[in-house]
Amino acid sequence: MSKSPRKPRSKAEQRAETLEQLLDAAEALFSQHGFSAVTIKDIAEKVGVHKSLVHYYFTDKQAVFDKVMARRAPVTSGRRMEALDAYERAVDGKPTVEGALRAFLDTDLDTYSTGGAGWRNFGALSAQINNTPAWGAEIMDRLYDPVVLRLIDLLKKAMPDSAEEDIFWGYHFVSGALTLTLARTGRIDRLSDGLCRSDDFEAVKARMAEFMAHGFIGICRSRADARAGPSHG
Amino acid sequence: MSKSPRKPRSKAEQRAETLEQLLDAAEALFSQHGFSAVTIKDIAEKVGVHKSLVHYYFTDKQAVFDKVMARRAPVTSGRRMEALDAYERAVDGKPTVEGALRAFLDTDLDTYSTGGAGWRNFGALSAQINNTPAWGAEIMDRLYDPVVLRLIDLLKKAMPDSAEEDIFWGYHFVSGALTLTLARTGRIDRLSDGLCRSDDFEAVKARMAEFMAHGFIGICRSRADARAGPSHG
DNA sequence: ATTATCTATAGATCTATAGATAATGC
DNA sequence: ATTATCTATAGATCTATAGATAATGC
Repeated sequence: MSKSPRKPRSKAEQRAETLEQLLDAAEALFSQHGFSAVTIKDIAEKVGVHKSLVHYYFTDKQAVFDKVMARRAPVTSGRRMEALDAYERAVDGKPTVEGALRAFLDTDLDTYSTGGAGWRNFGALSAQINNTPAWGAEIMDRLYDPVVLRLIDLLKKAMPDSAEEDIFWGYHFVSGALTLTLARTGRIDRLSDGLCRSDDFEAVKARMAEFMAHGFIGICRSRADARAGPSHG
Repeated sequence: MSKSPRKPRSKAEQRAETLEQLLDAAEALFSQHGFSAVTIKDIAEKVGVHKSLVHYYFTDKQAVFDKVMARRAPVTSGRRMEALDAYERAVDGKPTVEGALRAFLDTDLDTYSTGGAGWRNFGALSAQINNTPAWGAEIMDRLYDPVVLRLIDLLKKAMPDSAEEDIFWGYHFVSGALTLTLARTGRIDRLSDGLCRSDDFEAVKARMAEFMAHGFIGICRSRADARAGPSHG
């Protein structure tokens, strides 16, 4: 008699379930094809409801997109913020570059690695947004500025002699590398003939913070030397 | 009497000029809004011709996109390939990590830095493509595999003791950082409160190859040590 | 009695094509 | 005589809304 395995009992439950299914579907479709390529009909059909139901829950497609972002961004931001706070307490206010990067990067890679398909889709979507000049940067600003500035604060403490620009540019490199990781395009798989897999977040975690820490320390030292004059080399 | 400053004389010239204007317009629009958000009408109107003229020169929107990519990708690929070849000859087959990265990265940053608006738009478009799982990676494979594998070949020569996976993952980080640079989103500008500007390719050039070289050498050494056994540390 | 979902449809937009007009080419 | 450009339009698709139906809530 009951078609679905378990019919939601209360209306509140039904509402919440449909909303989440619509957001999951939108997240998956946006992450694969980009915002503009996805229609409201696509989203509704993926869930198996009529397209007008999307308009019942959301005013328009932009509102769906905003909710998709608002659902997970605070979670990853919050976790990283906590990890950075905990790290600074643990080292008694004396962070290292690699330690700060680990708190920031490894925490995030864990979230995306163990969070299931929804988180992986959200990661791929974030990668596209972060590389879209028209509106991407503003969204990233709004969602992630506090946690990024918190990381940069720790990096400054770890490298007190370095120039601020060098730290910001180093973060820019870190951000780009993390972004491409979250995109999981499969390119590294084919380039390396299967040796590396772009969905292997553990492999990235095993290398990224250390790689970037060497980069930060390398350029900050060499550029500090350059500022001090070549005779000191 | 003559509305336009200079009417193209021959039909061949007229054809070439309109084609290039359409590709320029498409490149700019795609780079700002993404493939799907741009209509054929948008492209035509930006040039000031009727939308059906786009169908006269191209079969469909996909064909316009393919031509946009085909116009510049071989140029950057070729320049970098030549730079890598010249570098290897200059160092007599004994490359350094930073040297190889400079030939690859600095050559490319020069292209985008001095190439004008068209190249900058193409760079921003490439950034979006490289972060689009659905179809981005295949395009990058087709357009850039040879030059990337050439770089990786030099990196292997520069770090003969390192594991292949470490080099591929290192390249993945480099690629992500370069990609976000080409996107020119303005995010680093706001994060750093104007200290850095995301369109300052010279600032990136001054730091990137060195930063990444330290990263490569750092992880390849520490991971080689780990493979040799902790007692050798 | 309220809320979730669907039906029907208007209006806008987009792609693509057929055919007309205006320009260059011999 | 050929090629570049425009006009007109068919057909598809997409968003958004009004109103009907079916389910839960007291």
